[in-house]
Amino acid sequence: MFELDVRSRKPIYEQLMGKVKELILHGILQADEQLPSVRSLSSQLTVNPNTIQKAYRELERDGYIYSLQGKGSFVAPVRQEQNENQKAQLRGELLRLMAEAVYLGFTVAEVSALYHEAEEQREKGMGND
Amino acid sequence: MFELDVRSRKPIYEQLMGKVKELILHGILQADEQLPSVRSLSSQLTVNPNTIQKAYRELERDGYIYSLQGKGSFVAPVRQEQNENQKAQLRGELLRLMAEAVYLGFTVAEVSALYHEAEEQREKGMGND
DNA sequence: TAACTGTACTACTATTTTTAATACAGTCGG
DNA sequence: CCGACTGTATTAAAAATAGTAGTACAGTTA
Repeated sequence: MFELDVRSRKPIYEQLMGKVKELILHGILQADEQLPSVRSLSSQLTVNPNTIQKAYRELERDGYIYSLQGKGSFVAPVRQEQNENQKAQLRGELLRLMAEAVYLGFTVAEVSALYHEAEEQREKGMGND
Repeated sequence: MFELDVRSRKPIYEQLMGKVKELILHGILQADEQLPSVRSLSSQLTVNPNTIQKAYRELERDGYIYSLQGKGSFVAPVRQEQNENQKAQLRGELLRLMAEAVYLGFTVAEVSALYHEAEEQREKGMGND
């Protein structure tokens, strides 16, 4: 399900977070869908269970998944009301990148195009049920 | 000129990179303007010269400044033709954040508003000559 | 030549990441 | 209730990476 590069300078748990997050953002993994267990992923990727757990713990802290003891880890549904923290943080990151975009000569149209590109990728992903 | 927080968990050289980059992006530091020398900044901030140099080296790698041995370090002008690498990389980062924005329910209008916010901050900075 | 500039190299220290070995606790099917 | 699965916590150690320091070298300019 996931493929990692053990010789990358990026930590394994960060790589895993990225992969999971990407699948969620793109709609491949859907709300309340169950993720591989800590131990199964651990043996499948031949990394220590603690490394998997660290990735899952941080994904949970960031609001992308939730874990139930004894049951498993699942994709968190988007709570329009609650995730103001996530939105505020993303707004900050976006503003920083926008300053860079303006500096490098991106137009607002180009930026909007990127938004729509992301939108389409998501719709495509959600189609495969 | 720069103020750093030595007790931050963020490395000093990254903090410095951020400060310099911000001043450049916001138009406070302009093209070909000379930056403080490695050693003067080093003594001013009471950090090792290598730390400053590391920040400068990475800023140069990223295309934000250029250094001439024996002369100094300067703000790199934006070369519309040449910096396709920078633009391509930024496009990738933006696309990734856009996926997150779409997921969290940002509209294209909100995203555009952030672009214009960055634009205004820049104009404000360039006014102070 | 003197005093400035950036650069390179090596080495030590600190921090982060990963692994390991256990142990505990909740869920579920037979 | 038992066995096999889930997640969680703790402690320790090893390994890898990152950060900093000290020193020496090299180009520029007045």
